[in-house]
Amino acid sequence: MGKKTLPKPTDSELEILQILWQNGASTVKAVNEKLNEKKETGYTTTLKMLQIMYEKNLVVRDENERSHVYKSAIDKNQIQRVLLDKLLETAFSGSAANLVMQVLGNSKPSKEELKNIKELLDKIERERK
Amino acid sequence: MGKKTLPKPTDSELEILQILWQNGASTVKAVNEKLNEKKETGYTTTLKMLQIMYEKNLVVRDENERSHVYKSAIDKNQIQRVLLDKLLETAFSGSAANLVMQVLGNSKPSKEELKNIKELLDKIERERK
DNA sequence: AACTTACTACGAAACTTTTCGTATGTGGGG
DNA sequence: CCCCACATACGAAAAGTTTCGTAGTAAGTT
Repeated sequence: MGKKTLPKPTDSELEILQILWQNGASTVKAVNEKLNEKKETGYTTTLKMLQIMYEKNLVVRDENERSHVYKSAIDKNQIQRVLLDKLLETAFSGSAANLVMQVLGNSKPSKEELKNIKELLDKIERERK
Repeated sequence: MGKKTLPKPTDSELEILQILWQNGASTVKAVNEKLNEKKETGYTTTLKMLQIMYEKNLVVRDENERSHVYKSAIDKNQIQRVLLDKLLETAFSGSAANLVMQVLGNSKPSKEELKNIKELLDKIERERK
């Protein structure tokens, strides 16, 4: 209650959130540099994106220094969940099992990862009873 | 070769593809009605979407009857894969295991589904050797 | 103090996606 | 034959997203 539903971030926003999650609080400059490792992006473009995200409360910022420092305002897991639920709904008709099988089929999970997944499955089964 | 990379469908397009996958070939009217079960949508809006999708080769249509009949031109699995890969990349830093665990954690897979997933895991392990 | 550099803020252009009004065509039923 | 119900086509408005030019401001440098 009173909890605002978090908006699905756009693709660009997500790229930036990704950087913030990975690198922690960052200046515009730092974000822009990271962004440029993947694709050329003007400095003011990055700045603008961060400002927009700030207005949407996707990020918070510290204005104490001359160069503002931004960091993600939302949990990586929360967003993952929002996006995953949406994909599940829109592309998999809600069937989590289908989705899981597609991922496992396409990707090459490591031995370690397989083990973790199995453990989780066991845990779910145990809790089910 | 000569194979066009499939474009990522937009959200609206995906909603419509969903309907076509579920119901098979459909008239605009039928699609529109389904769409309206979820959210109010004008008839011409749906028509336009289908026309756009037709131009993008996301759907094919049979014009023999007065009411054209549309059906998806692409495989559900293909699209699922495109979207999943993208999500994996943009929101999960490529970690399939993380993604899987999120899904399994959030959703309530049935006993049957769990079994299927386990079998798939076993199969992957066996093939790994 | 004037000059340079490194920022932020703002606004608008360029694109993309979504929605819908209007025009137009066609095949019966009266 | 004429109208009406029901389609499609088209174009453009509306809404959302992304990019960037320009202006302004504050902090050091000479």
